[in-house]
Amino acid sequence: MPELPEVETVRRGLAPAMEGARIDNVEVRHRGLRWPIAKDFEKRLKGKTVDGVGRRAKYLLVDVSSGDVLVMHLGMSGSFRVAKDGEEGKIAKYHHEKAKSATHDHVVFHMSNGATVTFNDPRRFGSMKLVARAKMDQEPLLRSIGPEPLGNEFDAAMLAHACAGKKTSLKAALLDQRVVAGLGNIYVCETLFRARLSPKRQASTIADRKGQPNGRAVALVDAIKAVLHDAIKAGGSSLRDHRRADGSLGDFQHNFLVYDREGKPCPDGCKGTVKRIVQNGRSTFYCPACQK
DNA sequence: CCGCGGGCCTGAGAGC
DNA sequence: TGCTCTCAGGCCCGCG
Repeated sequence: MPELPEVETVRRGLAPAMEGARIDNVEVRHRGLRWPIAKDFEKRLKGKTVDGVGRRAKYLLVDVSSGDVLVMHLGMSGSFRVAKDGEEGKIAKYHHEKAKSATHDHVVFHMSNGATVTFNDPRRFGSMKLVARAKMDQEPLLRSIGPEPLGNEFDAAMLAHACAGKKTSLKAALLDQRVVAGLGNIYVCETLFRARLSPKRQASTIADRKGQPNGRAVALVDAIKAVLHDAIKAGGSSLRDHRRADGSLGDFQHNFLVYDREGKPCPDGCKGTVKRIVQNGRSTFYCPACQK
């Protein structure tokens, strides 16, 4: 489900409920996520204080006082829900309204400030893993991830360098977390439209023969930063599962220009029509008339 | 090393 | 109503 803007929205919702608070109890109701949750998971977290809630790419990183980092991924359908003291009933009611949703509440953190943080994930593609902070730089899940697109270091030169020599499509390259961190299917489609670049274009064509960025690389970087900023400001996109930690919906899905808009007129006004194609097994939405 | 396809899961929606 | 089929915001792994 979640791409960088949704994960960042979740991070901002978790931080006030967790930072500075102690984890009084952890309930693991279903260990079978993407990988089984380790047997010592609860023991290593119980009684520890949360020093901070961060994000790297689409991973949430919870620093705890023991020196561990709780590395969490939302997969396709993961979400978090925060309830303050005495709101359990409201959560139950919420889940009742959402039918069987509570059956997918796999992990619950009970915080010393009275907050309850619940991880829900119907498809169970999400994951949770404890990693010693000192070993984070060798963590396989994070080691080969590329630059954070909203960081100041991320620029056209960096993107061009990563794409230079790539025979694959621009769409596939931008989805590759080694090239740039945090983009997924929606925001890649939206980015390519904003930059007016075809998803089918060979990735290497944003760099010259020496790997230096051209105008296309500059346009792409501008589009990536803009679309992510806009989406974060809107609280992410809510298609099915994504919600802010307080339960409210994100709004960015109303601002999609091409994603899931097959057959609609091109928002550029170019008289073209948004088309859906399949690349590497995933839907791509774009305007063949103005994305070149 | 690179790129691709399979597989992991459940649920929603379309079509019959 | 209910069945079957397709598709879904991700990513690890094994293959060629």
